[in-house]
Amino acid sequence: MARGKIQIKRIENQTNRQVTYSKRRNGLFKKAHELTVLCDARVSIIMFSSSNKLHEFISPNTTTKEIIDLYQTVSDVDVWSAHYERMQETKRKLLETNRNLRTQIKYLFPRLGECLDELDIQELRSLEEEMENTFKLVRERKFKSLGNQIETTKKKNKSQQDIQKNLIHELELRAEDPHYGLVDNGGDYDSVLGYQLRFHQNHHHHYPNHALHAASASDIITFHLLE
Amino acid sequence: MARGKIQIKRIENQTNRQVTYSKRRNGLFKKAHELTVLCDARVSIIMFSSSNKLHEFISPNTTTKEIIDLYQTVSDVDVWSAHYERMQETKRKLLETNRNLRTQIKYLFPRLGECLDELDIQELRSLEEEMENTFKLVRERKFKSLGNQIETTKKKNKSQQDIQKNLIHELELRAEDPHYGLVDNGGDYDSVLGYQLRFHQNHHHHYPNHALHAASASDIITFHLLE
DNA sequence: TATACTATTTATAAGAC
DNA sequence: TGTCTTATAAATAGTAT
Repeated sequence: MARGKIQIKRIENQTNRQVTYSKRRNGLFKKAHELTVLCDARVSIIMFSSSNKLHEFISPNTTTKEIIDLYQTVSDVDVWSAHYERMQETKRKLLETNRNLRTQIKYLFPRLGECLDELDIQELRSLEEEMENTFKLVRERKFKSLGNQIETTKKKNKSQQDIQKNLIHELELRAEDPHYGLVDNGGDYDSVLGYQLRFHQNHHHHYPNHALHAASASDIITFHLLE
Repeated sequence: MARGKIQIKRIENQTNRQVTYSKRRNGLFKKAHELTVLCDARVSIIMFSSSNKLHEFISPNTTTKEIIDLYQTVSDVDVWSAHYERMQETKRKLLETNRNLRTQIKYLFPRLGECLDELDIQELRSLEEEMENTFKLVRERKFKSLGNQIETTKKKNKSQQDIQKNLIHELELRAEDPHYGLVDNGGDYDSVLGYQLRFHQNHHHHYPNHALHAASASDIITFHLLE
């Protein structure tokens, strides 16, 4: 019997405290479970007794890991372990290094003029050659990109030719058979759809591939030179 | 008033569910707080409502991070693995980018380190200028050449489109006038052809744009390298 | 949303087993 | 540790504000 108002303060008696912990823990978990079911919520309870015993509750439709995962995503609270923080630091350093390298690339070229005071003719020639190679690389990449453009246009040409052939074929069929494609509505519609579908798939097969190809080529360039 | 036994099953009424969630959440947190104080325990509650709103309770004498850290230590659940793996992947990618950038620098200026001290500023400047001019020339010539190719293909495209239009016009005329050349086809195929044409033009509008976009991206790269 | 009211249902403290 | 019991404190569903 709960005789008298319960005071919310630490239960000094070790045994009573332990018993109350056990009872109230069950009560808490029960409440949590009811909340889960009644309100379609996900609840995670992690608790440690004064003697550091672990007890946990987790809603049946999820896992503690999931909840914690979500928790760190949603909240701004830093729940990471030291390990993770170290990784964050590593990531930060790598990003900084990358930034520095990019800055170097940007500024190395202009600085050539300032730094190369004592280059003799031989070294100059080899440097020239190497720079030419570099230019070639850039040029080739660009050529590849433009080549893709041409390829795409050519493919488009090809497809247009196909359409033309179909149109001509259409005309020919009508010329041969005046009833072709006319009266029967039911069957007609199906064939129309069928044709449209094929047509559509055809396009899907050709253009996106090339578009993607061109895009990935330029992506590579962007990645290497600009990123 | 709690009229009748409460059924522990999902409250279908959206409003009631929300209200109950709010009330019971407070109740749960209150219980958790009482448990904390009465039994000298540490409690962490993380919960998400059905609308994915986050609510949490944490005992005053600790932090959620501490509880989760302890939880992972005591239980065998590796709470961090997913994030750890994500971080590893990020790190791997950054390192790769890093490598690429370094390679780039080495490739672009392989002899820079060797020649740095012996370069003549005059020679270098003229060299630089010359190389820039040369590269510009090549680039322009190449671009012009490729541009011609594209133009030619586009013209071919255009003329093919004209032919197509004529063919379609042909079909339309026959559709409108049964006595024109052939027989009435009921109009069904006209719409089909109309659709095909629109469809095709649609493609015309989209993919070449992407290709051009890719090309201009590589132009930007060239610009950066030369500047 | 939250807060107040109130008839009921629940939780639970203390004790006994 | 649980698990009854039981008197009493708390929680809360439905409602209104």
